[in-house]
Amino acid sequence: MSTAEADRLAALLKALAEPTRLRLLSLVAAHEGGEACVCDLTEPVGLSQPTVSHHLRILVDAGLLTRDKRGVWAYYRLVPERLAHAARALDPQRP
Amino acid sequence: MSTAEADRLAALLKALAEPTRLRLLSLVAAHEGGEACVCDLTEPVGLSQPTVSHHLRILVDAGLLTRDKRGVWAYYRLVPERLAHAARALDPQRP
DNA sequence: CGCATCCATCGACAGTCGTCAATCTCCGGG
DNA sequence: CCCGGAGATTGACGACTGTCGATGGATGCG
Repeated sequence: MSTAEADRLAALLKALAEPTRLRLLSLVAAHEGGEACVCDLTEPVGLSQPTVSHHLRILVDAGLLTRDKRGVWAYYRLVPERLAHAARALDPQRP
Repeated sequence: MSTAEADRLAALLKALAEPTRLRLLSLVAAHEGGEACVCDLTEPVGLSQPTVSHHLRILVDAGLLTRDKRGVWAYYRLVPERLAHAARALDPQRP
């Protein structure tokens, strides 16, 4: 594996290597309609709104979530292909 | 996903979310006989011996490498099932 | 036994990260 | 047009992390 490959994969995994962010991904995916806004997420994870926004931003920047602002609310949605990409990068044996 | 699950998976991913450690895993796996000692790894990654030992320890603690001390040398070997486990945890859809 | 070699550990230091309170921005309703 | 609420941004602070030089064990060789 080249250093460039390692850098890119590590950046993606770093976004995933945090318990709160894993829970946020799980919560968004499980939420009604497959999307959730910040106000749906602060209470389940038990953290302040700025902290949740911070984690969501990191997940969006990593391509793991999309952000769709409709009116006052921002709806987040999972990008399953991005997760599958990370999984394949870790274990290329599996199709 | 429960907080306990998130904690455990995050701990595993944290060991993987570092470019040097990804390269070390790749180097060990690609090395002759599927195993490598520290002196085989310091030069390719361009870091000091203590730093390489530090990263290897983290990978062993995460269950991604095994350490086998034979005489003066310590031989490290990949644990493919552990990588596969991480990949499946990220994308449970795959078999 | 004495010494060189391989590796782990320690101490220190700079940089990054997770968190919160405070503030700012933007939108919809009266 | 103003106000209230959703969410993003900022600043600050403690905790953790990657790195190195120096040191400490253990093992094999002469």
